[in-house]
Amino acid sequence: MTCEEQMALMLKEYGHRPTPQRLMIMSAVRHSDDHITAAEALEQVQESYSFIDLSTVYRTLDMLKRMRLVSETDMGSGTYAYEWLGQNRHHHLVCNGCDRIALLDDAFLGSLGSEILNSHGFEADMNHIALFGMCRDCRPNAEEAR
Amino acid sequence: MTCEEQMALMLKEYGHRPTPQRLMIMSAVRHSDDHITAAEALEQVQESYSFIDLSTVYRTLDMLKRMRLVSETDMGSGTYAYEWLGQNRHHHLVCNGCDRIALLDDAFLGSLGSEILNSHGFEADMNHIALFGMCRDCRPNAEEAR
DNA sequence: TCCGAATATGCGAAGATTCGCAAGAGAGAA
DNA sequence: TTCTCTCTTGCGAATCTTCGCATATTCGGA
Repeated sequence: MTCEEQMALMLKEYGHRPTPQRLMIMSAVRHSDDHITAAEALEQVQESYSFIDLSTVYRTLDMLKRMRLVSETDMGSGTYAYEWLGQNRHHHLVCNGCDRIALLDDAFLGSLGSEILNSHGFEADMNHIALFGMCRDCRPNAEEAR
Repeated sequence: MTCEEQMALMLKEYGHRPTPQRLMIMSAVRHSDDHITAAEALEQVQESYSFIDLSTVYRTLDMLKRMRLVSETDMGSGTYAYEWLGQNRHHHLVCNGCDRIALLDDAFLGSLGSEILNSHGFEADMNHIALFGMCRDCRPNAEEAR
């Protein structure tokens, strides 16, 4: 089964239609090495289909986010970055000083999800959490509360 | 010491100037019962000083966020809500189904911060985390992957 | 294959937030 | 007090994201 067929199947399973636009957008995100913005995804899809609209990209990314296939990360300064969630579930440590992003293994959040479910009846989506703070390099000269 | 003097002092401690605009904005957030948006804060300040600009509100809120005096919560649909962080440090459980927000006691995240510091040298800001997911009421009829 | 209902898309416009810059206000030194 | 330097503000414009709607597409059933 090709990559594309696989993605079409995933969409159908969730009751979504596998339109060409969606498949192209999914492909762009999936084959991007790291985070990709909506504008970058648009640009990439436009190479093969120039009539695609930015709002379609946003809508598709939002759908994929709900399907837990991609993660959305607030990059600060009002832009979002999207990333394909493969098998390697992980979380992000976003440095307020240098904006660099480190990965945090899922193990750290391990039991938190079930604890919250038990106590609050709330099923937290622990798939892709972003924690903000200061990294090792920025901490010494911490003027974060500038 | 009045509430206002106290706030002026906090600003000075961080090397910020206690301008009238800032004090009014801080007061609006602090005395708001729950979350408040930038536009609402603007409106409130305008009652006593109508020349205030929205961008000043945003800039002040951003500063307060960095000072850890207010929290910023993504309310979905591209708007943010701000809340004064008193002594009661807590976190948020945001339901993807009904958008309601429940509070999560700080104890749940307890040791996570120090674990991350030890292993990654990253000082995570555990002051105000938002976890997304499905609440008890929405989970049964979960069409979240709509 | 054709039809009808539901879903998606493109487009234009609106909403929210951020940015750049020139003018204004605050803080400390003389 | 006055001078200067720096920090803030207001304004306008730009950017990113979302929304509404008419048109186009998809899918299942006849």
